Amino acid sequence: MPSDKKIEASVNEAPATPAPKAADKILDVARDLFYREGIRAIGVDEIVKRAGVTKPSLYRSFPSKDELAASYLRKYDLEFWERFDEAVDAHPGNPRAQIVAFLTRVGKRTQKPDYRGCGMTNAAVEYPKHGHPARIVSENNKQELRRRLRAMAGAMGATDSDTLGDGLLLLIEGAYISGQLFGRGGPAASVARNADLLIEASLKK
Amino acid sequence: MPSDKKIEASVNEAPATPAPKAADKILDVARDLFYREGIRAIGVDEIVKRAGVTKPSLYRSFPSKDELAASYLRKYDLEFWERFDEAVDAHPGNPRAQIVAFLTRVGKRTQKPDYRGCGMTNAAVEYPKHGHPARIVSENNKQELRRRLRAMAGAMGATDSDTLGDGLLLLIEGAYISGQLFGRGGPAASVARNADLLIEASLKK
DNA sequence: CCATACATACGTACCGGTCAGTAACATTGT
DNA sequence: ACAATGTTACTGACCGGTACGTATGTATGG
Repeated sequence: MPSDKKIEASVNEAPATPAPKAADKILDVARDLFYREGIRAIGVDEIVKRAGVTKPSLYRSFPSKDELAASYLRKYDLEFWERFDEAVDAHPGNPRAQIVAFLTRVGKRTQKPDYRGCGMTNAAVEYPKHGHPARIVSENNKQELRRRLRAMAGAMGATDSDTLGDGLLLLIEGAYISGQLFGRGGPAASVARNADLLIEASLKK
Repeated sequence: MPSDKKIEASVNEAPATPAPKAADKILDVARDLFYREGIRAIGVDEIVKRAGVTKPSLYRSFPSKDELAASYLRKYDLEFWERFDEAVDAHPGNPRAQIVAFLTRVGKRTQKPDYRGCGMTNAAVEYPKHGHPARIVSENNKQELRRRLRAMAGAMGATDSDTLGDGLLLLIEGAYISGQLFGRGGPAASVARNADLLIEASLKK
């Protein structure tokens, strides 16, 4: 039955789509370079060179560099929630332990020598204008994170769960940024401990 | 013998503006554009066009675009410490009130519609490589801020003053970033309250 | 009193390189 | 055959940066 519709070679959606090989290599290289150096700092020529492909191949799989950046962030988004849910699953029914576990890992990652912060956050800084494809992905990720943190703060029994959730978000974003600003020995190393203090101070007595 | 040639206000020993100096106009425009759009996003042509000067004028006053960016940040640095010291001077001998006052103002600023975060932080994100002129200014500013926050945490009588100082820094950086990510109604609005909670939880009992 | 000379400040026009993106065609594997 | 990829060459815009000529004020010397 030839009734199957022609599927656009879009890597952006539909995880079931059998993506061409070149597109994968491009996205892998883009992920690495965009994260380490920044999106604006990396040109498409650099990407295709390192991926061992050619420019037309890039533009067959991605409509533009901006969309490639958005695809990079969508991939980043998936991996982020994987890490987040790992911490959550490690402490079922204990949101406080979930948060502390997640932040302990974040704090450790920020101490690695080539730590470059959160790809989402960095992209939003690079593209301050609303509506940019990359920024949209970033904003959605952060809004979802805020939603979940507030919900977890509520589950902890905080006096003001929205304030605590937002406070945790501030600490997390601060850790991302401070991690890349100060490097080893920076303030980000204390994020889990500070979060625990803030939680303690926010619980109903 | 009246010369009909119009002579521009020959007396420029005026109290406020001594000269329509090209370098000043350039730095003013650069400051505005770099902060709002990002450094990498703005070309030197755009700067000189908006400043009403020409490119050679820029390069007579600044050796390179990177150095112009560094100059912008040095100016930013001065204004930052002005704001910081305003909060400090408003509450002599009371570091906790100083911090809360400063963060109250930061929280308010983050709610303004065109808020774009901290120019220092943004520049460090845009230039992750160590040694970049702009990044050096940014790193120095942040290290000094950390030093002062830790000192203030000590003056408050915190159990672990370094941890509290770093926690405050995390909240501040988180507010900068969240301010530009979420806009009005974002988590940054609660930075002062969260800082106060964290301080309360960190004091010797 | 005027002319020359110099320093300062600015503009015109241009450089080579890189940017994102594309057209037309050849090659490969199934 | 067909679809994915590679090859080559190109575009127009923009990038940071510069060589070089021009205006103007001032100080000096005749």
